[in-house]
Amino acid sequence: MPAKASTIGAARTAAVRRTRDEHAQETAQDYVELIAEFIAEAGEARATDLARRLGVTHVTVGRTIQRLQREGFVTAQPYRSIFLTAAGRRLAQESRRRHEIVVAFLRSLGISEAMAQSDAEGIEHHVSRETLQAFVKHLRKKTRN
Amino acid sequence: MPAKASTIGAARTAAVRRTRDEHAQETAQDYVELIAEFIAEAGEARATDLARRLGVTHVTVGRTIQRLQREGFVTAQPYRSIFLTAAGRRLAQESRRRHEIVVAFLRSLGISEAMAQSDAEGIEHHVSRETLQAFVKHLRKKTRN
DNA sequence: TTATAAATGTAGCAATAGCTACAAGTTGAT
DNA sequence: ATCAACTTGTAGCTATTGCTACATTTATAA
Repeated sequence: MPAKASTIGAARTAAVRRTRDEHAQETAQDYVELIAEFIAEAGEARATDLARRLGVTHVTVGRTIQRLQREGFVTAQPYRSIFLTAAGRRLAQESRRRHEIVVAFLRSLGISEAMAQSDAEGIEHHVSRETLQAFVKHLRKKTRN
Repeated sequence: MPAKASTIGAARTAAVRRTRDEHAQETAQDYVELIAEFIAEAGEARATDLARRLGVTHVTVGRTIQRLQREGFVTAQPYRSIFLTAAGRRLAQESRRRHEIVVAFLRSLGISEAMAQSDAEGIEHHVSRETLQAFVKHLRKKTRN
């Protein structure tokens, strides 16, 4: 098989081309999801708490919040806590749903809760609609029995 | 519920802290895997082919190859094609095995080949040993029937 | 009220990963 | 041998995401 270049790793191209934007989008999802959790459970989302949770400095959080604000997912004022916009809440909800499906799916394979949570963090951003749907179907089948 | 910060998203911390190194590692895996494919199928791995396949310019490839060389995964000389070191071959093989398991697993859920390949590209880098093991077990069960 | 601690902001550095534009080397055909 | 096409290298720009160090604001306690 002489192997035309065009036959090698074709499916990979598109995925990697988008690397940068994708990564920014992943970050956005992680942030809004976490902000939503903080607001729901603690009443407010503060930069320091996000930083502690994400394992980065408050500086990194501050800059990311600026970007999210620029992109319309959050609102923020100096020295005040962070709020989600309607778009931010929507994104947070989608992300959360996706996250929960992935976790439940991994749990259904016998993965421990902690590992499922940890793996889901990485995986959830790379699951297509089709695959997520397959996860749901698999879960339904399991539940039915 | 006053919601201690410490109870929110704890599993996420470690995963995100490593973001940068992780991403570099993912890139390394993608590159060595692709280089191995080119060498196996076309006899040599040239920067231009990698660039075309990855959807980036040759400049980006050139710099990444420098890094991989620095990290001991490849050898390269000016205007020559790229070779894997022993470490590079090892990494490529591991990555390929992991990739194939993820693809087979997704296929077993009824995902189309193309989508399985595409999703696997993103997912394979975020699957823990435990989860990969669960995938294998699931595949064995399916096969057995 | 005032001093101190905690939180947030700002300045500026590094590495990675993109890009365009241009320079230089390699290869193949005539 | 030379010219043209292709490939690779270099320079220099942007953006993201880390960091430390230091400044400022807010909140709390004495």
